[in-house]
Amino acid sequence: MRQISLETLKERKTKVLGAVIHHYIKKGKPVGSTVLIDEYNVSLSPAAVRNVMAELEGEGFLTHPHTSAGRIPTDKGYRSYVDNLLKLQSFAIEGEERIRKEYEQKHKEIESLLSETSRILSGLSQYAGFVMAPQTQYDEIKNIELVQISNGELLIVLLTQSGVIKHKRIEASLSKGEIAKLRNFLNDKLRGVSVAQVNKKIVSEIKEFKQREEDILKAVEKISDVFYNIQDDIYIDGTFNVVSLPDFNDFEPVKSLIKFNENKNKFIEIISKDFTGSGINVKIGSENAIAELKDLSVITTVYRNGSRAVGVLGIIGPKRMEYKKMMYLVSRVSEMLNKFFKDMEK
Amino acid sequence: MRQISLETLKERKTKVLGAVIHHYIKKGKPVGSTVLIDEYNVSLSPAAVRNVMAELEGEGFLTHPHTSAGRIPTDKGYRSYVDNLLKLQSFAIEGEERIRKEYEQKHKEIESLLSETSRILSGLSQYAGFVMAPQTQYDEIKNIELVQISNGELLIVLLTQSGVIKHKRIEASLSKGEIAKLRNFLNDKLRGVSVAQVNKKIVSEIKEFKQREEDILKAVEKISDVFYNIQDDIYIDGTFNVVSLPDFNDFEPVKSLIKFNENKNKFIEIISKDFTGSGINVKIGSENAIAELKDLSVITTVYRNGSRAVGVLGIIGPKRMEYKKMMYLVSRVSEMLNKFFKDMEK
DNA sequence: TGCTAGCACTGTTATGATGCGAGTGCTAGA
DNA sequence: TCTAGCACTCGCATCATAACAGTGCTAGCA
Repeated sequence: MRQISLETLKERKTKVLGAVIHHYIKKGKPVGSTVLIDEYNVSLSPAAVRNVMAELEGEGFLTHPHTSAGRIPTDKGYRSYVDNLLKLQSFAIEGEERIRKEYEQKHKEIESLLSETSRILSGLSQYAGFVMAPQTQYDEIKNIELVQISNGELLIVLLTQSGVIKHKRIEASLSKGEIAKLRNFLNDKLRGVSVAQVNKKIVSEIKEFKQREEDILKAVEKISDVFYNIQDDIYIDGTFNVVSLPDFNDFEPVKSLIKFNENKNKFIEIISKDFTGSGINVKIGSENAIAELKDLSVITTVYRNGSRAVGVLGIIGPKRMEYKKMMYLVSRVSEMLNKFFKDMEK
Repeated sequence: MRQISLETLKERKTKVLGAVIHHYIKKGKPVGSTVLIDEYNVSLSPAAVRNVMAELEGEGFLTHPHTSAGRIPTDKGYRSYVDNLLKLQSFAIEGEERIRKEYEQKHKEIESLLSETSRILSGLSQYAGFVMAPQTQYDEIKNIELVQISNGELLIVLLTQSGVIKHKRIEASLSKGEIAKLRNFLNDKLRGVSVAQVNKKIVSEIKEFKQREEDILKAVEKISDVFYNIQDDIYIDGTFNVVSLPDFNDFEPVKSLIKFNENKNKFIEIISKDFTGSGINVKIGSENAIAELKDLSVITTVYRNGSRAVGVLGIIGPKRMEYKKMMYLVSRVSEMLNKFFKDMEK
């Protein structure tokens, strides 16, 4: 009587599920019962393994493409697999030293650094990597410059605390003196204020200008509008890697990626939803907010400027990816970026 | 004795070639001898048509995928077809009025206008559209602004005559007074000078600073470097259209397009080669400078700021495209952009 | 009761035979 | 010099077949 405790039964299930997923990630082909016995020292007969698999399928963790095929994980299966990766395991990252050096170069343009970061993410993962620029709305204003570019036009240049530079033209007919006055006003009142609060702040301070300085008031209003409508950038690299993955012979599943490269705003919208929470965020297939990503997995995490989370970065790849490794990688790269911002302070 | 003059023989050949290409462009399937008789009032027997086709094949204008298939054009065939489109035929452009209005909005940021132009090109052609920003190197400097963004850092903002704005940071420790002096110097000496000539111009004028103003001299040198290394932007839209064309079931042929979206510099390099010459430039398949574009055709033309050609725009699509229509479309859009620059002057 | 051995079953994949259709190339004749 | 006619070739779809992988089920064993 080989009575086996419930505990062991559950353990066995987990082991089989883990082995199936692990093997499927490696090989990309449905996993049969015998492989597990041969390669994952499951000490059971094929028939018994099949029973366990059938149970797991009943519970929604596995499925199989057709009767006589092995099992493949469902999104729920992957999810439980990922949830069981208790602690972040560390891996050797190829060229880590070289990469770290990239981040240690002082006075690098933030834009090129972020774009390079997306390239690093893509290069290390061999999937697509992306970085959202520090959210301008919650960034603090460091400097505002006004440049007259023609009689009726003014160029506004905004520098934020995170180092992002944005510029935009507005129509405004102001004299040199008025421009200087406006520049002083803006820098005085807005330095250290977050972009999102510009309007509020301006309204409360605007009484400084008299009624007859109508032109300046108009310009202030336009500038306030500009600040309200600033678009953040996003850097994506390596979509090509994903598109040419053998997993996707038809490219319906990766359509979304090609589109993101053309319509980054949509991508920003989606990724912004992962802005909450700390730690590594994993969205598997249908867990993603939009249906177009249902055949892909997205791993994100935030990066910080000091204590404040300012942006999101991550990778996009097939559901069949080495989650452990990829999660570590995303976390590692975000740390490097955090350190960059910390060093920038000095 | 139905003697036919050589002239007529040649005419017939041209007619057959034209009909084959026209039909292939429409249907995308190899063209057989009878279709031409039925649909292109070629008054010959199938056998005679076949003879002509065989000759055309011998001369390299046509080919056929296998013995029992109809003919398809070679690149040389397309080329001769395009060369015979003597004059630009005009077509109705959907929504032309609405598009024209886009260009008439004054004070639009040049960046967004160019990006919109690439979208227009792609929308009208249903292929990929692109626009190279006005070449900064040959653009004239209109304004240079210097903004101190921290103790050791200076932001340089460049506005060119075409309306392009570029900014870049450099390291420089200068006092307020020195910055003002430098700003005046740069604007005085460089206004109206092309970016490419900045270095030369600066060298000849730099004696204005004395030896002890070493910091300024250093900054000038760095600024000169910056100007030398400015990267132009390129706007691409609609790669997705081309990728999902039924012509390409395997996406080897369109790999390059996906890559261009990630590595725009390479694209700029290629397109810049079409900068010469006026008129509409058509590169068919292997005529393209790089092998990756061998299954695509590229139609480009320059656009002008006043009398000076400043940039290139165009479309990329399959070799099997309606060249007449596409050429007209590219030419039309470039004209609108020309007009935009003309209006900007006022 | 839980596991195992054995076996029938099912769906996939590769292969080859077959026939049809499209369109050619060639030849004889007007 | 053109045309009618015909044999020929190739591609493609359909079908049957067989090999194969891996399952689900059942009977029997500890």
